[in-house]
Amino acid sequence: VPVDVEIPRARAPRADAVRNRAKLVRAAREVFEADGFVNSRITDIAAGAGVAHGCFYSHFRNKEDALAAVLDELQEEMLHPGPNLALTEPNPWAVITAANRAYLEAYRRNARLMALLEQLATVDERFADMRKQRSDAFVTRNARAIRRLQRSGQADQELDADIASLAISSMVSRTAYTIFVADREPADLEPIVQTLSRLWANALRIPEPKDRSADQ
Amino acid sequence: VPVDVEIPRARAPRADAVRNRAKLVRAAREVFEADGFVNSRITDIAAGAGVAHGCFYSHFRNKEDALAAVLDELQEEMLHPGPNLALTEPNPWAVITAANRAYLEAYRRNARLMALLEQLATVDERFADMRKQRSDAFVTRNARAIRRLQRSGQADQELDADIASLAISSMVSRTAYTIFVADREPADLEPIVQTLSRLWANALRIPEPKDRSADQ
Amino acid sequence: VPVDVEIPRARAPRADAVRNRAKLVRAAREVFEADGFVNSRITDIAAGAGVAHGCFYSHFRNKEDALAAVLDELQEEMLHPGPNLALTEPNPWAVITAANRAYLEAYRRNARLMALLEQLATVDERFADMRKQRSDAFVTRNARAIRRLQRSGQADQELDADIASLAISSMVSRTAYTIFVADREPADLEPIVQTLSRLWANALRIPEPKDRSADQ
Amino acid sequence: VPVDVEIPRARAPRADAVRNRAKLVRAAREVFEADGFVNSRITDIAAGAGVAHGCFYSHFRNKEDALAAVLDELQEEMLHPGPNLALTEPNPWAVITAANRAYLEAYRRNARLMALLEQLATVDERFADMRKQRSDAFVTRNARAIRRLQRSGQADQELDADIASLAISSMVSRTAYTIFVADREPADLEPIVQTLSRLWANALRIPEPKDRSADQ
DNA sequence: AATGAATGAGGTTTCATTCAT
DNA sequence: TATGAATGAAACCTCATTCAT
Repeated sequence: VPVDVEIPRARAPRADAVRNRAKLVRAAREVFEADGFVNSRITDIAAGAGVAHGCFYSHFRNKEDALAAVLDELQEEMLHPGPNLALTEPNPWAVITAANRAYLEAYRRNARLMALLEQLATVDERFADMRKQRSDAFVTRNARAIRRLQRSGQADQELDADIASLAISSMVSRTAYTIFVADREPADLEPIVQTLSRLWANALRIPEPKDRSADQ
Repeated sequence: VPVDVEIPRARAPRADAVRNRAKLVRAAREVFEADGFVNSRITDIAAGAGVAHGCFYSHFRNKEDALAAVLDELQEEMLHPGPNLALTEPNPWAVITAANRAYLEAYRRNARLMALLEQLATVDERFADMRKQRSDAFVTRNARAIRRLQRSGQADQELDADIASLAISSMVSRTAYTIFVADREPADLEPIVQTLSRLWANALRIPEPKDRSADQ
Repeated sequence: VPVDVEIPRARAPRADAVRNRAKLVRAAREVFEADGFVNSRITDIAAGAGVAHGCFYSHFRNKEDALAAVLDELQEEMLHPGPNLALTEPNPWAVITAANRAYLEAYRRNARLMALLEQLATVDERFADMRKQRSDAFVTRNARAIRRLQRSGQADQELDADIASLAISSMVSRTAYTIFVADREPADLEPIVQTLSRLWANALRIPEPKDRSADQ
Repeated sequence: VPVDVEIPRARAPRADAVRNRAKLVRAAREVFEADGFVNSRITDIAAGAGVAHGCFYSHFRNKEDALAAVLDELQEEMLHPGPNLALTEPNPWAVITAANRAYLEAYRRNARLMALLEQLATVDERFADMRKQRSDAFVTRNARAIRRLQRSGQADQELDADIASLAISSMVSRTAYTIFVADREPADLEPIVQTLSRLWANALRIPEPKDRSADQ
């Protein structure tokens, strides 16, 4: 009979330890966002958390470790929300528009974090891999959708579906990056949503629906 | 008899100075590509150029200065990657294809440096500005071209030309980045050129020419 | 029952920190005296104190800071070299003699440091200011005493008290400098004390007391 | 028969060499006065003279050499003028006042240079010696005068003439230094002349002349 | 666990002096 | 001689990490 064995943890962490760890993670996020990972200093993180130098090392081995903790806390925030309309909605233009709107809104909410991830990917292999996996999943899914549309005669059959998927993902994500991170212009989202969606549909030559109201 | 009057320039730089500066720029590029900007050491640059420590400081005030010199060389090539066909070539598809091919080839040649610039832009305001200026120039030029096509009825008139220009630039540059930097896959360029160009033309609804051979 | 309430101070500095700081100040003084400020090296100070490089920077921001600490110790001694007899001793000649003796003895003890301060004052604004403040305080105090004596008819009433005070201070301090720093002659102090005091009293025309034994 | 032999100089200096040397000396003086000898840089001297680095080394072996050249040019400026009244004027008060006035006026004219010499004396043995010799000559001469007055009953016979001479010289020179260099106050000289002279005469107990107009 | 002082490797920068042109 | 680039010794300072309290 299998028995539920309580895995003996060394000891319940002290209350102040828990508090300090939380303070350090919060401070680390702020410092990373402000200075970038590369230029951040452990000194600043400890100071921001209001604890001593050495305390940092009670919780993390080094800066990378702290970063991992920051990202752990942010997993949820990073997921794109947005309903999957692809299956229920027969009008591709509407699906595309809704997806783009959801993506841009999520990006705007997490702009600083996205900037951080972008930076990390250029600096640390580990995060480059992480980004690549997310991106690959996205691109692969879209490539499948494109092939489906090509088969049903609703998309330009001369396009290489994989490359096209990558290109269109790039278009949307890089535009979002430029607007929200590089420019920091808190512009009206809707024209951007409309333009990106129209370009996307045009690019694949997806036939325009009669009823334009469905786009919304 | 006309007389050649020498305009008194500040004085021609000495031959060895020119040589050393060139050697330093070359070495700097190599070191930056290998170690990244942050982890690079001036010592290594000087050693790579085969000159003394202080010689570096005869030519540059600091590492940022040296990087600027390296990037100056890059700028030229990436801003004007190919011949300007726009004026002589009546077929937009051919222009787009040629431009994309030239851009991708230039990107491939400078992939590691482009990655570096990308990284720096996320870390240092100064380089973010530099990238933004380059990008803005590109986007503005394309937006003008799009408006011209819209007026002559050769492009989708419902598109916002500025946003569309940004989006399409993003598509090309980010795709190049993914392929050459993130993936590092030295794939066959031609399918990518063709797909990007077709997506671009489609996206703007530029009418396809009768004679397809012109695309090449 | 009264309760001893501990006032929460910023936290007592650690014992080793106090010890190291003291060692650094002592070493700094030795190095400054031996090499002068300009030619001194932080490395040597740290080595002399038997601590690591960086430890210096835990206590001082830079060399100037360390010097300030060294001079703080000096200030105390040079400003209040002896007991204040002015209030208890009715005979001005005795007061003057005692003050001069105390000053010269203090100067002799700190001759090399005084030389250093002299040097720095000619080179660095900051130390010129420091010396000026010390000197001004001294001169102002003496000017007050001179006016008091003038009012009570015990000093030459035709003298400008401020200028006279400056002149007499200059006489004493510069004589000390010449003897202990420029000449480095470790002469018998007493004749100098007597002569300076007599000149001082004469200069102000302070009436000589009947009982000469009081001068000692 | 003695023959005048022309000592064969290597070659007459070129005209531009002479000019450059002069420019360098002038620039060196300016830099020394502005930055002090210790903090001055050869770079700045060459730049100030409008010549190249290396040109400095065509004329001087190092900074000390340049300083010697600066001082050579200034020998005349350094001499104290002032008529020697001691022999012709029977009234010591008048002699003292005239000497002090001449000294202070000369000091004021050469204040920056005096500051420079002061600084150099604290830094370089060579200049300390130079200053000491000048000072010693002065002090010795005054001591002789004091002894003469003591013998003729016109000065306090209890004073040590050598020490008194040093002290009084110190009083005057240091007061001048404070006023013209440390304070930089371009005050009215006359009260200072009067006060110093009165203190001086008082200090030695030189009997006041009946006719006060002779002081001027 | 928390503290913060101590450590020390390692980079940047300055500038007097040399030297090829 | 003049030029100014090249040299390289030498010093400063930072900051991740360790460790005694």
